[in-house]
Amino acid sequence: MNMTENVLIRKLEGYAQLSDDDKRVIRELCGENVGKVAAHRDIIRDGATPDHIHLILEGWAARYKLLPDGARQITAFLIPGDFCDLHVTVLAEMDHGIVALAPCKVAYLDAKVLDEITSKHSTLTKALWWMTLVDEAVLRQWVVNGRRRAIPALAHLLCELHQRMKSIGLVDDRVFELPLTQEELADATGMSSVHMNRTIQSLRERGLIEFRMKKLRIPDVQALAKTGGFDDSYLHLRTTHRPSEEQHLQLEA
Amino acid sequence: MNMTENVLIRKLEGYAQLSDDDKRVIRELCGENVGKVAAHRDIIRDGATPDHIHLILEGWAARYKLLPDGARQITAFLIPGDFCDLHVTVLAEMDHGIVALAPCKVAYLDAKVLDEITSKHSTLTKALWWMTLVDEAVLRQWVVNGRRRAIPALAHLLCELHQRMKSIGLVDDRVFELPLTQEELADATGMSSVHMNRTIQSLRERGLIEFRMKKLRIPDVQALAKTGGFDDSYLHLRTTHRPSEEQHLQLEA
DNA sequence: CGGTCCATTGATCTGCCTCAATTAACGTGG
DNA sequence: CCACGTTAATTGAGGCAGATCAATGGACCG
Repeated sequence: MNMTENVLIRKLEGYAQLSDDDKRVIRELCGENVGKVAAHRDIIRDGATPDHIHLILEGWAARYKLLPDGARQITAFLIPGDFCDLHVTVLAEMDHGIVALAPCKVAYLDAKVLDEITSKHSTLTKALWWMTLVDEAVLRQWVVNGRRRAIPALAHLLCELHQRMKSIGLVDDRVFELPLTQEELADATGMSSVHMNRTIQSLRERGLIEFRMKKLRIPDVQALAKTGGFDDSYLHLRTTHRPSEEQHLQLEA
Repeated sequence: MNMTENVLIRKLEGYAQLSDDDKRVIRELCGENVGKVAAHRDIIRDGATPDHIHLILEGWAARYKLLPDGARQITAFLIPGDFCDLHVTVLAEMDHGIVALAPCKVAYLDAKVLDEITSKHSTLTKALWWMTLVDEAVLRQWVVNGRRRAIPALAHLLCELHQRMKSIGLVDDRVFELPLTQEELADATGMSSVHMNRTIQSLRERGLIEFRMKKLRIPDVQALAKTGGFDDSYLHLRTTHRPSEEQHLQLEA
């Protein structure tokens, strides 16, 4: 995988074969207006009506909702290549907030350009739709995951993050950046930070993960997947269903 | 609300102002190929690659996933006007199953027609996208709901179903058909059927719901919403943000 | 060197699960 | 119209995963 290439292109190529023209459109789009957001700052507030589309280029962010009692539920982790609000032209208000968990580089895209894409670039349009549908599939999996016991639930979440980071080329020899606190992981899985701590320790003791210095190492992905009952088919990656092509891509990388 | 009108049109009008041409397209689409599915039968199996799009015209269905231990997690309830698999042209395989919970009338739509719509009917395209995004917003809310205590979680779910049924004109004087067993409600909220029973009883005793003969009556919607911490803005209905228009629609009904 | 954030550990408490019956509702055939 | 089988609703009792409360230890930092 060409790591100097735009991360959104890397991501979309996990699904579609993009033409040079498609790639050019994306590169232009992402380069125009880029900003930085510090960790723990809101990228978009709940109830806001953003006037442009936010795309994460670097860093980690999270969708979240606040419960009446003040607790925070994270409903998605956003990594490079993920859109915050692809839907601005359709839905008026944000029904949740988005916060940077680590320092983020964010591209601000003109919403009008989206209309142009959907009318002129059918492959790209389909690829964007694919992203939305995968986000939905991930969410469905999170609903399921919320009902599992702490250990398989965490194992599953980490497998998902590993696979998604891998699909954009950010996993190096089973290690990837995971700049999340245990409390943030707890807010995502719906458990207390105390129990998240004990759950992490449990996975550590079993030799399934190594997690320190904001880096996660998964010595045996298969083993962790088994513990979490993880099957990546819901992520609908090309590589999921075409092992031969996956090897091909790995040779290129 | 014109109750003889196609249910999908009724639903989409909760979001967009459809032209007569838009409506004609939908009516033609829904009338061509219609079938029936008995309760407890799969409409689409997990892993299937449906060759046409399924639209619920009547009845109740559910998206579900099976956990490794055999438990069933319902991730969405489908009511008339809901699509089962609008995404067939983008995602190859179903990553979950869809089962009829009550006898269903289902329209089978030609997937090719969708491409035609997206290229020729921009309002309709946007409306379909809106549906997808609302489905996603509902899913996000389910993730949140999964972390709440049983009573507010159930109250919230019932408020959601009430609002969605109302938006397609299927609520009559605070009563609507809810042909679900307590076990099915339990599979949706992730609790045991035993505890679902006790939770229902609790809401009954508080006078918040009346539930028998497959009909649910909510004497005081506000009160139930308060118990569930329910705010319908995540459903992104036109009426949510335009109370004056809502009155207008009610007068028409 | 004190302050802040995060990870860790211990002890207690509880909402919900599980197991186990019983009762009610419903459909079906005799 | 009733006997019976099946499915759904209800009730009771006991157990546990994970919440909550409360501290301590460690890392980083101005």
